[in-house]
Amino acid sequence: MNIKQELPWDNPRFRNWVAVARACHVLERALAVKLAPLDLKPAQLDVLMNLYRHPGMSQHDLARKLLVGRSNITMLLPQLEARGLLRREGDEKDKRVLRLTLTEAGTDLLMKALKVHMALIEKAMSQSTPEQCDMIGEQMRKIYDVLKDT
Amino acid sequence: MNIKQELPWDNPRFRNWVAVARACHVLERALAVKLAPLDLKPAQLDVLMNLYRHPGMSQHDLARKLLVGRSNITMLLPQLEARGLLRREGDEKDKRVLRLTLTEAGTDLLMKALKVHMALIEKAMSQSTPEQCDMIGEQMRKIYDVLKDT
DNA sequence: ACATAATAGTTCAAACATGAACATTAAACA
DNA sequence: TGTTTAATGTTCATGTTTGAACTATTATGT
Repeated sequence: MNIKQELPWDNPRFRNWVAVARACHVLERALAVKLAPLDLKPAQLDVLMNLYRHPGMSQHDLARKLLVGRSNITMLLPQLEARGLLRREGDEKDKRVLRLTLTEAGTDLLMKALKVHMALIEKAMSQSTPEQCDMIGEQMRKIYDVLKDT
Repeated sequence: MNIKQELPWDNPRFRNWVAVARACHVLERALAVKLAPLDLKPAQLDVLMNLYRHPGMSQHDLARKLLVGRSNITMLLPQLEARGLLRREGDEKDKRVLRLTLTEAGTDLLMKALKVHMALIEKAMSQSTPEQCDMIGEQMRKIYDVLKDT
């Protein structure tokens, strides 16, 4: 019996997932390089994007959205707040939570960063047909749902 | 004119790529948890996997495969070497390079870790048909090729 | 041969992420 | 009400990642 027949690399699901992970990794690296002129890291862009879409969200909610720990957010925000990109204001009703909102400067920077991000994604995804692209997104959302509570 | 019409979130390519990134992130996190009992980090598993497939590769080649800096490899290997999982031997012809090979213990641990990794990937990818799965892999390899030199 | 370039790996300091322990506040419930 | 439990955010110690400067070795060009 040939042990190699049972190796993951012979399994299409494994090989194809490795390709997904590598594509993600390489796009993330490219994004970091392209964002450098804006003095912004990918993780910081994620923060700005989420605050734009969900103004007034708490740090706890932001941490869950970004799939990171709360302490990570605590370490991340002061830099952005000091640059005047966002505000942290105590909630009136619940004095534990801090409500987060983008400033105008934060929104402006986000728009510039999104142009960069969008250009990269276009470069990556424009090789697929719209149908392929949608199918990929659909499958990936399924994967997220299945694994999110793991 | 409505500025919102030009926002990335209205662009299918953007939304679908975000789904890819989130799926990657959540699987990576789940993998870290599942590998903990083996006292192995995802980055370390990547090392073992590459050495298994490319015995005798140099640290430089390994760094390029993993998309990380050379210094990262320098920091990563001593722990694994101390655990007896791999060997580093100087090349005869080129005294600058160190050739890396898995030990038997390293191969054994890799096989255990691959079971864990494979189970996660099965859980994720078994929701797609084989055709969808292959198409995803194909598109992702295209993305890697387009972005790898960015 | 000799000087210059490039390459492999290391070192080090700084940036970053992580999780446990903690303070403060709110909710549950007796 | 008063006590206990849970939630939010911070702090801190630990481990990881990164890039620049460095050493040693090989390649290139004159």
